[in-house]
Amino acid sequence: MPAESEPGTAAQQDRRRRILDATVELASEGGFDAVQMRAVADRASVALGTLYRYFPSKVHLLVTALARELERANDAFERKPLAAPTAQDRVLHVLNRITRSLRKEPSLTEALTRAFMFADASASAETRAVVAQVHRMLLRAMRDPAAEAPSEPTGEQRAVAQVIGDVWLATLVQWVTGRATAADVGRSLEVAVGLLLRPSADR
Amino acid sequence: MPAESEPGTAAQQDRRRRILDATVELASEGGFDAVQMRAVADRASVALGTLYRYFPSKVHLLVTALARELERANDAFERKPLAAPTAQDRVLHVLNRITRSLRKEPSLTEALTRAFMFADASASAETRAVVAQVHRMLLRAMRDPAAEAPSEPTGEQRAVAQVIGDVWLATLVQWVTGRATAADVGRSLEVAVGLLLRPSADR
DNA sequence: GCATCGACTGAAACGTGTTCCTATTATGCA
DNA sequence: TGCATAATAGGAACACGTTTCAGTCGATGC
Repeated sequence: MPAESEPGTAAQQDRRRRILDATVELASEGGFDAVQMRAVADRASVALGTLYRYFPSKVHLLVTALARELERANDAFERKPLAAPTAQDRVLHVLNRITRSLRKEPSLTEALTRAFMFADASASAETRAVVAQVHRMLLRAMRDPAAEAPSEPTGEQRAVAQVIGDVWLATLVQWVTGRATAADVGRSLEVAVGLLLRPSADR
Repeated sequence: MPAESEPGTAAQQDRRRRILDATVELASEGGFDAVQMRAVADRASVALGTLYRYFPSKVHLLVTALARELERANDAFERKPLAAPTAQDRVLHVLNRITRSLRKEPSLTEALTRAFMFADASASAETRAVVAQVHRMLLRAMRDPAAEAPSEPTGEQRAVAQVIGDVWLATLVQWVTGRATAADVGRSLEVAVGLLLRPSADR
């Protein structure tokens, strides 16, 4: 019995993958404005109506693509151990890695970030998936990798992860909107992490 | 000699005010989607082309309206002293007041917040004005009102104000997008302020 | 008073997100 | 295999943000 969680036939899964791939390609090339629904449909070899059957709006489409990208990044992260001794160092390491890859793809970052920020309540399922991936990433970095059993995060850890995630998104918006440079993003995150994760207690 | 900083003739200033008033009215009634450029022009008794002469896009228009609302709120705040003994209490007091008024106008909040978050680099002057108002509000609350000379904020104070502002915007987005309730917004802010402004030192 | 110049009006037109409709194709079932 | 149903293709149509333009109005200088 196949334990696949993916719904639909193989052809449908392939259409969905093609659509998301086309979305990321167009976003990488020209940012939010270049992700035009007709262009996505064309590049994915799918009719416009079919695109709307799979994703009910441009925002749903882009936020879903963001969730998929974060999921991939998380899976890649989890294959490597985090060696740094303190939670602060580990969190900063992870954040710096992500920031570096965002800097390499500014148009893609702009497209995905603006879609996430513009999403309304109808896309809350998709935005929640994105937030869940961010928390997964941060909580893993905060957890002590030396501990044997991966314990449940404490309430304070969750709160700190939430705040760091908020700061991350806010600074990302500042970068995308031209109010801060990529270097500023890194600095802001370091400041926030420094304020929130004092190295004294490895909380 | 008039030291007016407002540019343009009286008629132009009046048109500009009518446009922003119409924007806030429509936003209060139906949120972001109800702020349609033709509707704004009609209600402000102005031609569509004139509206675009004053504000080059819907986002510019809404973010400018947000800056004006925040400016008004700040002016009102500054007429009352902040009596609470600690910076933490004063900041939470101010944030709670704002949150309460946002809760009373959910459609307006949705419209202004989404516009701010969706703004691209071409509106960075307008978004910067909004950020400046938020920082002004937070730094005033963090400052010790008992001190005689209103001293310049320290670097750490600025950093903390920045982080709190980031968290505020991020939680606002969560509320607007239906991922959190208004009560959650208050709680998140309390947690963040608690983490960032320990009552021990009145920093 | 009159000419000039910039701002405003009213309306048409365009681009892109979104919806809708019909013909065609794929899929599962008797 | 043949049929019923759903999914897809192709494309027209609509809504709203945005642009453009010809004509009108009002202030300013002569």
